[in-house]
Amino acid sequence: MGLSVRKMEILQAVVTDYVKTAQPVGSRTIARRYKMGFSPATIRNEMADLEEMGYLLQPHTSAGRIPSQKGYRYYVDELMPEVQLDDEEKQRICGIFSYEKVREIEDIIRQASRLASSLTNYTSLILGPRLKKSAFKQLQIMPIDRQRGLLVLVADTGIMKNKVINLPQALSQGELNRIVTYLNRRLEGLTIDRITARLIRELRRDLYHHINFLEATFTLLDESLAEDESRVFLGGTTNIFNQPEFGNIEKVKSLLMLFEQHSLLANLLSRPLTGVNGITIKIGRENILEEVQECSLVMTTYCLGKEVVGTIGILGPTRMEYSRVVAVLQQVVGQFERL
Amino acid sequence: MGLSVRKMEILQAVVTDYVKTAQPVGSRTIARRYKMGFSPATIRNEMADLEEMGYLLQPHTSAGRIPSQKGYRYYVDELMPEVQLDDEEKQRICGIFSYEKVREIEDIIRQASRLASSLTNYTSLILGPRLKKSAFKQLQIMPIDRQRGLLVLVADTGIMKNKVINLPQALSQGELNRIVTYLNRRLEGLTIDRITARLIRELRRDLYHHINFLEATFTLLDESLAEDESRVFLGGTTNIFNQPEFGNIEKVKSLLMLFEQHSLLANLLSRPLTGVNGITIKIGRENILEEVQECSLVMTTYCLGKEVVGTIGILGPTRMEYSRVVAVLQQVVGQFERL
DNA sequence: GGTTAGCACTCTAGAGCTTAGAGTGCTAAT
DNA sequence: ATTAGCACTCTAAGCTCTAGAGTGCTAACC
Repeated sequence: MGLSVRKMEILQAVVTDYVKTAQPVGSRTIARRYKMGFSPATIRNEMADLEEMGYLLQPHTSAGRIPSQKGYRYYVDELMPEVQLDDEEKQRICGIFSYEKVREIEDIIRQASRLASSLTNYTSLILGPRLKKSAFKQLQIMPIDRQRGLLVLVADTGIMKNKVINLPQALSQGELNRIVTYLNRRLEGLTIDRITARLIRELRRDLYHHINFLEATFTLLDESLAEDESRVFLGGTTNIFNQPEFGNIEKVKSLLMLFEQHSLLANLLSRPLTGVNGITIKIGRENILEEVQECSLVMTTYCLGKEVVGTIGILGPTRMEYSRVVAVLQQVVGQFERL
Repeated sequence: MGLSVRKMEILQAVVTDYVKTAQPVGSRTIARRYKMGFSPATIRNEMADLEEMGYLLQPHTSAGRIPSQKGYRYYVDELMPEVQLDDEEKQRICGIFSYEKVREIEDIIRQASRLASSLTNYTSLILGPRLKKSAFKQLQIMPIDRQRGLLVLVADTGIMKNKVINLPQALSQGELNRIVTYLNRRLEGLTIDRITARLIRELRRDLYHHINFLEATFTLLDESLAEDESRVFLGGTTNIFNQPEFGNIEKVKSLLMLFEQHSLLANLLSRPLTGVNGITIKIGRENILEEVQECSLVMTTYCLGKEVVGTIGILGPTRMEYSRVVAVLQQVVGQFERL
């Protein structure tokens, strides 16, 4: 399985060049552009080997080579250089996080998403932040008018949800306050995704007068949380379509339709992750969804407090600037988590 | 300027057929398919006249005719039949509004947008609801933790905004309550877009202790309102790309990029509207934005209470099923306003 | 042995040509 | 005023041809 040093150099050259030019790479190009000290003929032999081993592909007999999925995988695992962002880029990333302004997490995420896509020229996908994993901190109900109230839920990670709910007519302000106080005491510190099941069971006794109201409220919360699970922020959706591999309208359309189906995207991003540096790379058909089987997804999780609450990913063509994307992701997540 | 009845019939036939087939319409087709009782030759003569008058275009000498922008305009103003939606479609529209469930207006709008696009197979754009035109009803500040509070603003139209704000350390709960009570009394009934300017002036005296807090808060609200102005909900963005006029990738891209620029879209939708039945139709180059000059936009305003607070529009190719789109819009807005 | 020059071979993209088909405009007949 | 007939025009699609890029193989070279 080990490749000779020379084969590795050639594979690396092919990936580098193909990523840059989007054209199949010929032996002459490599000899000239990457001055390996061998003639094209030698390189041709090596390339023929690499093709046989499955690392390279030939679109047709008289074209140069392009990396296969296996080739990219090897590149990503073994050859990919570490890239440093330049100072200006680092500045831009720090910039959006350093504002001394109170903002909701969602806003920050939206901005991060936009930035990540503009720095890479690919499309960014951010999943979360998911409330489920956080611990309950505080709940309040604020009456809006006769029938409605605003329920606000705050988690220890700083995530905040609010939702309009129906207030039963019969409920007096005093009663409402008592319920809220009771709930706050009762729920403090619990993990959110445990609350509903447990609560409805236990609270049925204690608050049986208001059980209808409670059940309705928690059903609502539950729905809201479920929806929350598949909350995906997209940035730079058009970027990826500038890549030459999207010259075909059908591909554009199928990807666009995917972008509208957040639950599928969420699924794509919520696969268990275990990679070097916390970065996971899914290349081409390693992705489950058909629509992105000619794309690669570079992703990493992010934490708020100590809990992993979401994923941030960059989607580009398989012919992607992997090393740069990894650098951007690491920087963005690094800064984000310092909040 | 008056067209003979026969010319009108022919123009109508051309539009109808072209809308359906997306192919230039020939004289034979019209004679056969719309049995006008004249031979193709006669129709050819009339079509030549219509072309000279500017209602029709010929892509090239030996093709049939297609309607010009002027042709569509005449069709829309004079010839377009009134279309009834079938019962199932009406049901679908009523359906999303009739749920007896407390929902925020935004949710309803999101749904309406999705529905309108799926019923027409074009893209729907909804602007608003804009808070500005509504009257102030109630304001509350709910403390979240030491430094932050959630400011909730409710308008008489039922629109609700909330935003996290910084609370000054020095402010006690009691003081906060007093401020809120005072503000509520002071602002009741005022139109939202008048509040900020007036307030900061007048309140400076009354609440000079907390002026910093107030100014910060209102600046925030102001920003939030400005952002609100260009709040656009898109539905079925991919639909329009199924139209054959988007066979060209460049067009797809430029429209996609436009879809990401909500402020431009808001501008497109916020043109003053005065049309029959409240419906305004912008055809092709009648739209200001270059990106949609091969599209048509059918739109109408909607009210909450008595105030116009937003616009709903359907964007399709100029070759659009105008009459059907008008019917859908009327039905959707009609049902929406019954809330 | 590994490396390289040389050369015949293969394949694609693009240009140029050809043709069937659709539709026209005009003329002359009705 | 209407229509049949016909020559004419234009496009889209299929074909052929060619230049150019790149290969694989063989034989020579170090």
